Amino acid sequence: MIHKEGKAVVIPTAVIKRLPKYHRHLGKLLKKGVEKISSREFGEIVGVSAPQLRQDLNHFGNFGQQGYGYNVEKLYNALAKVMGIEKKSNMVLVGVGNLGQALISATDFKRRGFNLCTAFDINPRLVGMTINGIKVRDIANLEQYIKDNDINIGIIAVPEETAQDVADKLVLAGVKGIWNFAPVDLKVSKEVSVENEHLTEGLLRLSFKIKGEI
Amino acid sequence: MIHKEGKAVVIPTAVIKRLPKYHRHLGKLLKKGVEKISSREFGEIVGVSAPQLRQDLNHFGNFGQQGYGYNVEKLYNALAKVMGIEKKSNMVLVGVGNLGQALISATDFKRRGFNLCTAFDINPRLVGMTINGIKVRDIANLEQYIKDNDINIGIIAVPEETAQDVADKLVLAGVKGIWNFAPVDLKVSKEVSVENEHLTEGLLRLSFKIKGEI
DNA sequence: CCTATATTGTTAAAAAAATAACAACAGAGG
DNA sequence: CCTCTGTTGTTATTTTTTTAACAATATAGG
Ligand SMILES: NC(=O)c1ccc[n+]([C@@H]2O[C@H](COP(=O)([O-])OP(=O)(O)OC[C@H]3O[C@@H](n4cnc5c(N)ncnc54)[C@H](O)[C@@H]3O)[C@@H](O)[C@H]2O)c1
Ligand SMILES: NC(=O)c1ccc[n+]([C@@H]2O[C@H](COP(=O)([O-])OP(=O)(O)OC[C@H]3O[C@@H](n4cnc5c(N)ncnc54)[C@H](O)[C@@H]3O)[C@@H](O)[C@H]2O)c1
Repeated sequence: MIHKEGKAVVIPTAVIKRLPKYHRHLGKLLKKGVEKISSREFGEIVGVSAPQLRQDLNHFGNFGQQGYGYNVEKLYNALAKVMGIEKKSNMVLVGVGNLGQALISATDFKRRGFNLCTAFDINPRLVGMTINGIKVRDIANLEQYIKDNDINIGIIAVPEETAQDVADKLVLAGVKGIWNFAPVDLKVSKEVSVENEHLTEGLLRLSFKIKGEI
Repeated sequence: MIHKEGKAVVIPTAVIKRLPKYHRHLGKLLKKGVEKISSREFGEIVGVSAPQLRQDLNHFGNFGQQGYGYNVEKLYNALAKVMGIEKKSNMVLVGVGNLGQALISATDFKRRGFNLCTAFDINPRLVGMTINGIKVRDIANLEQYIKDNDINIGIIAVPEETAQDVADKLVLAGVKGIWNFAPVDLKVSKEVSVENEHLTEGLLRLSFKIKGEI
């Protein structure tokens, strides 16, 4: 729960969805050496109106200064803190198939404090391999590993048929969040957060925009 | 533009975002042999209230029947038509790296009428290879291929630095939609639709839900 | 054929989100 | 030190989205 001036406030989900985008663009500005930016300029960059941007940010604190704007570095760090990035996350991947191997090789996550510790699969031909420095272990060892290594995020990249089963195992072992790539709506206890990447849905939305009509 | 009773109506974006999920669950019900379903039951399955479900569907037509509910197969086909799935899409992939290769191997898309025709890369070691039946061509041939083969969707799976450049090429060649996996907000002419899969943003949202506070 | 039941399509109300307006204030320049 | 400019934080307004309510109607059972 988030608090502001002592009171608990609920952050609108619409706001939460935009934060990562703000953070990403601030990172790019920082790299370019931009020191300060106004809500109008920044809003234009991220594709959001200036008032909305200010309102969004003010849910978490007053990061700007009248007549000046926002200090890019300060805002970048503030948002990182808001999203909890400065507290490192330990992750495990389950399912080392086509997608799982791509995720193992992705560089973006590590830069932002997400640490992929190991991967699990059920296929004996994969178990024991090391891919891009990540060891593949037998799914049977999942629970013990999660408990021993302070893992709080599990990534699901298994076929849809086994996704719920894997999710159950992850929850039982004690992860706090699941990043799910299987085209399934997982049922988990409500203390665990799930973020779905239903890629095919994105493609269908694109199709609708291009060709949809009655 | 969508028309209903002769009048042009704008479909709320919130509705559009939910359609693919409805379609996916209808597919599963159909497979299970379920013949009819009420808005209450179906709403429970997809995680949406019954009135909202009815209102969503009624943007496109009256698919239900009082006292009976919705015929699953009929609704499934109607939604497919609404989203333009029955008109097949030809796609090309640009960027045959870790993620690109995973996408080539994905089976979900084909089943829904999305036909990946070929892939392009700039790396001469990849050009000429065939992966899962998909031939990898030189990026120099992109424009000609798209024009010759009635391609309407381009998938971008190249590094962020070259993504805008690839997008420009795709637009110039005449695609109608871009499915973008690079962590960049592409600038394209407004006749072209873009659907972003900014995976890292999903991970950050998960982090926020788990650890975010002030 | 008539009645009771189930469930829709549609209109109305409430809630959430986005946009607009503006007073407050920091900093620059005279 | 004062005034003008730029830009924030915040409150008010509008728009969009969600939820609720209910009349209309198809089906099933007697
Ligand atoms: N490949 C893509 O680009 C893509 C795109 C969209 C969605 N997806 C989804 O991602 C998931 C994975 O796709 P993929 O193409 O990598 O599939 P895949 O078949 O290549 O890989 C699945 C892996 O999961 C392992 N596995 C299966 N059951 C398991 C279990 N109970 N415990 C541990 N490991 C198990 C398999 O051994 C295999 O290595 C699927 O649900 C798919 O629908 C993939
Ligand atoms: N790997 C993942 O799981 C993952 C996750 C999230 C986001 N992404 C994003 O997806 C994109 C691709 O990631 P990846 O891991 O596959 O990278 P990668 O480096 O493995 O592959 C990129 C491919 O693009 C090709 N390429 C580069 N410039 C090109 C050009 N101008 N024209 C044609 N081809 C070109 C390269 O030769 C290479 O084969 C990146 O933008 C990355 O940020 C990847």
